[in-house]
Amino acid sequence: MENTSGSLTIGALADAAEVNVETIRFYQRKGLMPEPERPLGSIRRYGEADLARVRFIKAAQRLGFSLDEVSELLMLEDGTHCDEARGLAEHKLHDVRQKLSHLRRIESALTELVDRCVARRGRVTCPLIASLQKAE
Amino acid sequence: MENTSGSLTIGALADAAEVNVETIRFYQRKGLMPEPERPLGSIRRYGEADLARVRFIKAAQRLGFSLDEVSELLMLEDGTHCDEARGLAEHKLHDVRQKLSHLRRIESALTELVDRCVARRGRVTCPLIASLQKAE
DNA sequence: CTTACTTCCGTACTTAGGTACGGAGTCAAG
DNA sequence: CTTGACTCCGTACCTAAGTACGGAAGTAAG
Repeated sequence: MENTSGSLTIGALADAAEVNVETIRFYQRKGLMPEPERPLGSIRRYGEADLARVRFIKAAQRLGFSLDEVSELLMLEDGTHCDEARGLAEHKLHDVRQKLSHLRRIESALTELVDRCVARRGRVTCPLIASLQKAE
Repeated sequence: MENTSGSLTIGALADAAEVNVETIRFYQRKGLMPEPERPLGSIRRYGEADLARVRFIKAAQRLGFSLDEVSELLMLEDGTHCDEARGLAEHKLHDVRQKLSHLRRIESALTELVDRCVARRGRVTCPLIASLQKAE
């Protein structure tokens, strides 16, 4: 069924997945990817399943998951543990929303400071610098 | 005028600024803080100016500035270079807005996936996992 | 004056996600 | 059958912002 033992060298796999060869090897060391058997005195070959796995990892990273979290997602790869997967996603969503609110606070503080710098007319000290200097 | 040579030991300074002693030393190595002279055979003493400087650094960090950027801000400490300071803030604001839009895209993707997992009725495969598996 | 806490100083370690290096072995083309 | 590219493997390096460690020296309290 699964054509795991394909015809790709590690370089071809890396090219196909648009990652560095070293990245593949790094994922193997991390346990995110299996290392295919090495035929005696020869080099390893990779298949479609390996390519799919690298793409899975990269897709999960684009959603903000760390490699440790990707490991957990990979354990649910068969699709039959939707509740767990959803739990991970909800947790990540929570993280993302916290980061968003943190960044929004920074955005509004910076916006206000920039505005005050623009509006500064003849004032001696820069409002931005002054704001960093004032205690607490 | 400036009471630089105060009475604080590094530990007292760190406590007052609510940072670790090692953090002070780290800032000194980075050139963000001066190292006060060490009276022969004695320990260094710190003053209000040093405390103000640590607080400046921490305030700038809260606005999202990296330590390298804080160095630049510190060079404008006298408040007479408002345009440069504003430039740094505008640049940072741009960074922050990029991060925000990136996170908002992630938020909406995750929200949709979680919703699809919730709405999944009897479907065998988890929509989240399926989404990570589907090519590109 | 001793004891216990700090300071000093250099160096190494931490996290996350890789990237780079170097020597030895393998593979494919000419 | 040689040459050049690629693989293998372990290890070191990278960024950022610190944190930890350990021995020697200073300091404060009793």
